[in-house]
Formats: sequence, C-alpha cells, structure tokens
Amino acid sequence: MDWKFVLREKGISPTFQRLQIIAYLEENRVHPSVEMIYNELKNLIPTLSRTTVYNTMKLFQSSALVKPILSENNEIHYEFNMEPHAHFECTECGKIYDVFEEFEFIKDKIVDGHKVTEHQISLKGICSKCLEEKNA
Amino acid sequence: MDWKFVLREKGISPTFQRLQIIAYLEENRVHPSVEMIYNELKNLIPTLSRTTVYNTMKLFQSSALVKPILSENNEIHYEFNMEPHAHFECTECGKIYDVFEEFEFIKDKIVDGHKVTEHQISLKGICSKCLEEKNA
DNA sequence: TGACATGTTTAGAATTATTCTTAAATTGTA
DNA sequence: TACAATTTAAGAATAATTCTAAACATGTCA
Repeated sequence: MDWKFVLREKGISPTFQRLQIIAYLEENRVHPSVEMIYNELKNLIPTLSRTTVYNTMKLFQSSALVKPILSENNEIHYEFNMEPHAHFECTECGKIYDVFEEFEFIKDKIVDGHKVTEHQISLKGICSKCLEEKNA
Repeated sequence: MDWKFVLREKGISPTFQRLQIIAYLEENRVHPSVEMIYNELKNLIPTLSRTTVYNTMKLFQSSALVKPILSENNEIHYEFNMEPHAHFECTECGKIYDVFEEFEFIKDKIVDGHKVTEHQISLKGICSKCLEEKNA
C-alpha cells in the first residue's frame, strides 16, 4: 500500500513517523491505545516521542483515517478505519474484533430531523473462542 | 421514579450521593462527563468529592445503569441508558442527542461466530438546529 | 544545489484526569 | 441504640494528555 500517496491525498505530509504509524495500524489490526503504539514503535524509531503519537492520532482522526473506540475499561483505543463496519468486544476476554457483516445502514438518512453522515455500530457479547472454551 | 428501589434491585445501596447522581442523570439527559456531574452536584452536596463521582459512575456502569460514550474530542461522557437506542452527535455544535427510532437490532444474534448480547449505534452528522441555521 | 520558510519532532515541563489511601461518616441490621 | 460493614471525603499519588521551545526535516524557489 502506498501510504505516502494516501497521506498526501488527505493533505498530510508523509513524514517517517506518520508512515510508520499508519503502516503499523494497517498491519496490526489490534485497536491499540496511544501507549501501545508508542511501545511498539519505539523499537523501530528510538527517538519517537509520545507527543508525536498523540499528535498523529489526532491528525489521523480528523482525516478519518482512524476512529477512537472505548475499550471495556474506558480506555481510548484506535482502529484503522476504512470501511464502515461494526465492532464486537468480548465481555470475557476483552478482545475487540472487526465485524464486516453489513447491517441496515443509514448513511445520509434523516433521523429525528438530524442528517446522518457517519455511523458506527458497537456490539458486545461472548466471542467464538470464549464460547468454545465454555462449551468444552 | 423510585431510584431507591431501582438501586436496591441492582444490589447497590442507595446512598444520598448515588441517589442525587442518578436523579441528575435522569433529569438532565446531557451525557455529562465526570467533571460536569461533579460541578453540577457540588452545589447540592457541598462535600461531594470527585472520587465519589468516579466510583459511582464505575458502579453504575457495571450495573448497566449508564454507558460511557466518547465525545467529539475523545472525552468520556456518560449516558443514562436503559433502552437500547442510538446516539446522534452533531459535528457542528457537538451536542449529543438520543435517537429512539428503532433500527434493525441484532440482540442475541450470532455474528461471525460471536454471540451478541449488547449493542450500541452511534450516528454523526448535522443536527436539526444547525441545519436550520445553515439554511437561514 | 543552497538557503529560506514552513512544518514536524522531541523531551521534558505543565496540566488534567483518574486512582489510591485512610480516617471519618453513614448505612443496614439486630 | 449499638455494631459491623460499607461508603465518603480529601488530598496524595499516579497516569494520561497537552504545552512549550528548541532542534530537525522538508519542500520551494532562486
């Protein structure tokens, strides 16, 4: 994937740090927190500062490259966002899965007089793995 | 509403502070942050401490009396939530509205092998007020 | 290319948010 | 009312986030 091009398209200058962060997000769809991103990448970029990660995530968020989501214990994690899709968070193990199944989407609808331009669906429950373990 | 009874039902002892907080949440559906709740109620309960608000919200959250939601600037706000319903956050004025219109709900469905027990839908766009102002 | 202007990163300080701690107060129960 | 258990309060401690200013990098244009 040509992240340089993607960032330029969004008017974001493609610095080394930003490129590493976006590549990390794309390759590891684990919905990391700022701290997780910082810890993973400081091996690769020893001078990396937390501030840069904060700034970058804010920048990416305002360009809709990422979306913040709340984890079970109210921590902010980021997903690398492309398609409109839902999340499934397991109440047993805490893992957050992407769900690509399409639901009744409502983009551009008018709801209670408000014009919808974005939407997000969050699901919670027990994931397939934990279900298996319970039944074992 | 008999909040004493509601709290007792959930196994939460109905202290003065908790009753005031739940009453505040129910009367003012503004999706407040901890800070907002603290500031609103310290007039009523001059000795109120932030810790109590934090503890209470955590307690209410684990009893599903409230749900945390992320505001536009990634702050944690709480909604007094009972019914499954959606949110609409205006990207112009930042207000968060409740939307009670029913969508295709998926409770207890199996999605990608995961068993869904809770769900939440978040909408964003331009609210009716801001739409009016734009057209004016 | 070289020098400038602009934008970005860094590191640590500052601030803000959240949790922890412990003593005092409150609550439920008998 | 008295007792045990729970809850609250206040501030200290910690964690998360933002701010600041200096150094660095990048793109532009002569």
